[in-house]
Amino acid sequence: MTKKELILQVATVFFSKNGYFETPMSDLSKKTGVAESTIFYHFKSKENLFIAILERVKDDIIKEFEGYMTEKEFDSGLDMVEVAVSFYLYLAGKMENQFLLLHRHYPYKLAEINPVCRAHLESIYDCLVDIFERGVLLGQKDGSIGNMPTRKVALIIFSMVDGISRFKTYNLYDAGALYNQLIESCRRILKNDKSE
Amino acid sequence: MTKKELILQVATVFFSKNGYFETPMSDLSKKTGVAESTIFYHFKSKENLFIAILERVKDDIIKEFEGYMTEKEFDSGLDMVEVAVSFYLYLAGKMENQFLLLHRHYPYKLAEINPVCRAHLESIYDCLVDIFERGVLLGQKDGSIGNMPTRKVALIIFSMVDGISRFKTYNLYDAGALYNQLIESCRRILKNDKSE
DNA sequence: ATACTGACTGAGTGATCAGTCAGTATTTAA
DNA sequence: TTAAATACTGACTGATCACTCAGTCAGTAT
Repeated sequence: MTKKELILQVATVFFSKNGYFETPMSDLSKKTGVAESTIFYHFKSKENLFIAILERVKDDIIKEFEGYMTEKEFDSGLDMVEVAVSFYLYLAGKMENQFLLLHRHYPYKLAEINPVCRAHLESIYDCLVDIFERGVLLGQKDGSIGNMPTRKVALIIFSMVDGISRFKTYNLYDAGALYNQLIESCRRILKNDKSE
Repeated sequence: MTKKELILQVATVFFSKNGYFETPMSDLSKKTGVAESTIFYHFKSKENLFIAILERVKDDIIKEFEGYMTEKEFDSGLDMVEVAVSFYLYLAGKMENQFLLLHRHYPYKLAEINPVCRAHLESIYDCLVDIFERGVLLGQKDGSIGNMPTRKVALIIFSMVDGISRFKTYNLYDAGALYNQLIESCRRILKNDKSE
């Protein structure tokens, strides 16, 4: 592994676990065994290092999600939404550090002054909400989901799932124990009353 | 207003708007017009100042919520949950800074090593989720809400509402535009299918 | 052999940080 | 009036921060 790659990986863990301002460059230097000045050689500044990490987080999450959802086949639109919800929770566990980074406040603060950061964040959220929305649209066509504003209901499903995954991040409640109830709640929100 | 009170109010805004590590004590000194050492005289340390702020946030939120919910009368348990959801969104707007503070990562990080901090956070979340749960329980008695695990469904409603209010915090989406769909989603989640 | 390049480093630097402290003002109480 | 307690402050400190820079070194093209 190149030193640049090593720095990226170690910094991802530190920035997510401890936070951006709480991790001095000296910590990254110590943990990687790379000189502090080498980090600046590769990334120019601390903020730039963060952007590089965020870009990789974006690429990884989108690749994982799009990859899984496109190769899978679904019984119905409702099924697709349920699969997306499950996969979101699975991914939040598998890519714990990357999701933790997105659950912190710093990226959104930086996004206010750094357009590249803002673009990365928007890409991630657009990708995720789009997948839920595509499921809703499909479900409305095949009759498994009722007639309701697609984007709005996709956002609500997303905020519900993300909120549950946040419980785990913050050590507040056990997200796994809520899984069945979460899926049941999605079904109830999306159910098509008019058919049958 | 006493200087101690002034420090508390200014620090609340700075810690929520800019973050804990991003606000040096010198900024608080400048904004309040109080000497930096005076802040340490009253609060001993920066961390202690934060705890004092969090305690006030806890008291304010619980007072507002319990006060509003106990004096109000409800048509049904379902109505009570809907009122709680609406009031939560209203309060997140009215007490923007206090809620923003709770949407940051620092309190939860501090809670891992500071038991007083952890206790305050737990008080806040217990109070909020309890109110939703009381509504669900009431609804299950009066038949307006179906038979489902009360605590779990209360947590799901809470995570959904909190997620929506977070959209506003992060400038991602317009929370107000989702209000109607949110209430509708709550009704669908809680609906009693078996009656009538 | 020479010239050049990119990767890398140790030794700094000025700025900024939270916190201290000796001393001064103000209030309170006897 | 005075003594004690409380409120407050400016000047300081040592630690830590992100970042710089002159220079080393291995590889590579000419």
